[in-house]
Formats: sequence, structure tokens, C-alpha cells
Amino acid sequence: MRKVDKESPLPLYYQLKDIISEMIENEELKPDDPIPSERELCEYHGVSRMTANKAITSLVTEGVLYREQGRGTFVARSKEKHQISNLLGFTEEMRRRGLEVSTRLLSFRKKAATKRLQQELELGSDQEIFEIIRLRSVSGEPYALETAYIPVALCARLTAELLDSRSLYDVLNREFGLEADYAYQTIEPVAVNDYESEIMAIREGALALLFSRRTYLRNNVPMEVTKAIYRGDRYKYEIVLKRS
Amino acid sequence: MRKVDKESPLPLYYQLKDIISEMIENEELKPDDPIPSERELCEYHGVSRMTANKAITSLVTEGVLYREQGRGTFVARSKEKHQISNLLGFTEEMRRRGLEVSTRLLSFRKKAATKRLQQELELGSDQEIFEIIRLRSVSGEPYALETAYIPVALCARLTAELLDSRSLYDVLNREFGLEADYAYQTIEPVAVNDYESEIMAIREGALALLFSRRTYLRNNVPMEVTKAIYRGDRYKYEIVLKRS
DNA sequence: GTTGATATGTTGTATATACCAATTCGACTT
DNA sequence: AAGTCGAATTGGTATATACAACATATCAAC
Repeated sequence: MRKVDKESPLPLYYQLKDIISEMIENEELKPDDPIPSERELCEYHGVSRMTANKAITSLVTEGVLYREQGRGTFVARSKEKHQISNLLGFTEEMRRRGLEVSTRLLSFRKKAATKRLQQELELGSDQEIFEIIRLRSVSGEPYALETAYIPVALCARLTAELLDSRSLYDVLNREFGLEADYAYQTIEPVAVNDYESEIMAIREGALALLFSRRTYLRNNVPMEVTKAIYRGDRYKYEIVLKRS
Repeated sequence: MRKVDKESPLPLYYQLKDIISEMIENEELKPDDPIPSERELCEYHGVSRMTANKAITSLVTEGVLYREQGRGTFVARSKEKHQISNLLGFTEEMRRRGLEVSTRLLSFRKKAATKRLQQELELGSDQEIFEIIRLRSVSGEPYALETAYIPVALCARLTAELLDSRSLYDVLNREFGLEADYAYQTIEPVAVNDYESEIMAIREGALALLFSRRTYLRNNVPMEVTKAIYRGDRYKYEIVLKRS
């Protein structure tokens, strides 16, 4: 094990954190292995126990280690698996799972916002929105019907051509510098209606999930409102819940 | 300002955290207000500076406060809007919204785990599980039907009486020291079946959401598997998505 | 063999103290 | 009026120590 450098300007507890993290990355310490006890660490490195304690506490709050009183401190199982970035568009989400996705643009038009959309997007009564309706498919099979509403003010130069081959999030990000920061989403069970069943080639009244999402930019400006119908027989929504 | 209670079994730093959090919630301290300096806090409460420091450090890592060296420690701008604690049991979640909730225990028994549950809970073939079926109501109206499976090994002393008046998470936490750390959850649309429709007093075939959840402890040991049916006409699942 | 006390090791919390580093602000100088 | 210096205040880090709470192994007594 490397030792801390007392001459370094870096805090001792910080160096100790690095040393332990490094040993885990090098697999000198594997998941569920006990790390040296606090007393061993402070004797070995010539620091006080509080300093070792601080380094370990920090790694515990980061989820790298876990403690059990009276037993010791152990390496947590890799968290990578549990980290699902859940602010991805549909395309990115599916690609992640290694599936071939395609999107067909069904409708693209500029229109006045309804009262409800005005509220949700925090718009004045004279501001227009884009309405973008797209059909999502995986391996050629329809999967979801998505309608997005975006204030024209945010991306006036948006055209149907831009959306033709690329994902909405990608276009908004690269062409207009719009980056989603957070979103509110609700999920409800619904039965698909006439139009939806025809488009998605499923029977009318079949089960589906309705996702209603409001996405915001970093400065808390609403970026888009999306209503999406996902086929219940193909799609299962997965999320990871974490303790505060 | 309330003072810490030296006779309390709760750690001093923990009490101090609560006191500061409380003052923020009561708006005695508003965003960007400075909180008392560490030295003031330790004199006022009669604790050492390290203890005050520990309380503050903890709140800083939680994002409640932020520090500026040489200037002081300040209340962070409210994250509340974006912070949905999504690892709450049903009871806590509804109470947060100010609704009156009740739970009726329909069934409580010890049984052998199915193959599938053995896998999900990482159990050996001889290990038993508790099956807990509960009906959730809001204002006396049935709302959700929840079936939880928990390894007997984790809470052998669990009884129906314990669950009678308290929430499952509360009992597991306080009586057995089991604290949920993270969970995987899937959501699907379903039509309620015969049994479910009768219990929940809705029409057979009505729309509902099926939540399947696998909850883990901090050491990545599976704690419970839950299948819950939520009435679609009453329940809308809300989540907040954040950028990585 | 089982039980129970004891010793030892672990983390959890807390104190008292010390010095360092960044900021603020007033007093003083120019 | 502007700049400079230094004292005071704030958080940042570190030490040495102590006792509590919990877990586990060991060994003696039954």
C-alpha cells in the first residue's frame, strides 16, 4: 500500500481516500473485502484515527464502502450497475440496451399553445409551439407514439428535416444548445384509442402506459412537454430508486 | 433556537443536524442566509467544535448547506421542488402529500419461496419468506393492493401484530435495523383480475399499474420483493428525472 | 456438548486543542 | 481618496484521547 505524503499540500484524509479508491480500482480490494481497520490505517500511515475516520466516512457517503459496527469496513459492490441515467430520450435508452431503434416523423407543425400548454411551458398567450408527433419502433415493430411540444422561441430554426434522421434530444442539444437538466414525469395506465391502435398496429383498448413529461433546462426554464403512449405488451418501465 | 439534549440517546451531532434542518424548514433561516458559525454553535450548545463541524459537514454533503471558507456557512437554495424522495413506502409517500392513509393486513404467513423469488432474493432453496398482503386506502377508499416478500432470515421475529398499526418500512427499520438503500422497480399497465377487483371495490378489468420492486440494503443484500397493484383511476405515479 | 463470562477487536461518538487558509473590516498610512 | 497592513472571524485540517456500542473468538464451568 502506498503511504500518504506528509509534505504534500493535499490534505491527509484526501490522500488516504485516493489510496483506498486506487486499491479498489486495482482490485487489490474486491467487493465485500474488509479494508484495514481504522486503527491499522492510522498506525501504518502515521496519522490520527480521526483522519482515517474522515477519509473512510467520505468514501462511505460516496457509496464506495460500507461499515458495520463491531465488524469492520467493507468494499461496496460496484455501483455502476445501479446507476441508470434516467434522463435519456427514448432512442438513447433503447440503444443502451443494444436494440435497433427507428423513428418515423408523423407530423411536424407550428401552432398556438393551448391554455394548459401555456401554463406548463410558462408561455405568454401569443407564443407559438412546435408540435412533433413521432412513431417509435424497435426492429420495425411500433412501440410508442410520442407527441412533443416545444416553445418556438427556444429553437425557431427547427425543421422537419433536422428531425428526420436524428433523435429530438440530440438535435435540441447540438443545434440549439438546449440541454435537459431535470424533468417531472407522471405515469398512468391507459387503453389505447382508435387512432393510436391503428398507428401502432395493436388492438383498440389494449393496455398502454401514458407518460407525461415536463423537461426543464438548467435555469429552470421549461424546455418541452411530452405525452407518450407506450405499448404495455412490449414496454416495461424500469427505474432505480435511491435513498436520499 | 432549541438546544441539544445531552441526556438523549441520539448523538449530539445528529440532534444538531435536526435543529438546523428544522430552522430551515420553519424559515427562520432562508436560502443564502448564514447559519451561526461553528464556534457560535458549539458555545451555544455546549459541544465541541468538531461535533458542530460534523453536523454541518453532513448537511453540506446532503446539499442543505454550502460553505465558504473565511465567510461562513449558508443555507442552500431550496432543492425541495426537485427532490422527491422516491424510496419511501406508500404510507410515507402519501402522508407527505397530507393525505390520511390506512392499511389493512389481509394476510401474513410464512412460506417457502418460489424459484423466482429465490433468485430475486438471492436465497438458498431451504430458506423461507414472509408473505405480507396488505390493502392500502386513502380516506377509507381502497387504493392499492400490495404483496411483499421478505426473507425470514432478515427478521425472524416479525409478527402480524407488529404490522397491524405501523408501516412495513417503519417496522423493518426500527425493529430489525433494516434500512432500504436502493431499489429496482418496473411499472406495467395491467387490468385488475377477479380477486383484485373485489378487494379493491372496482370493476373487473379496470386499469391499474403493476409495480414490481426489489429493494436492497446498503450491503447489496436483497431486503424485499414487492408486487403492488395501484388503481389507475386514483393513482398517478410521479417521478423526477435528473441529469446524471 | 452447551452455556456463559471474558477478552479483544471493530466502528461510533465526543472532547479539547492547535494551527492553517481565506475573508472581512477597521485603522492607519500615504 | 486610495492603498496597506494587521487583527478578528470564519471554515479546513489534524492530533491525541476517551468511552460506548457491537461482534466475535476463547476458554472455563457446568
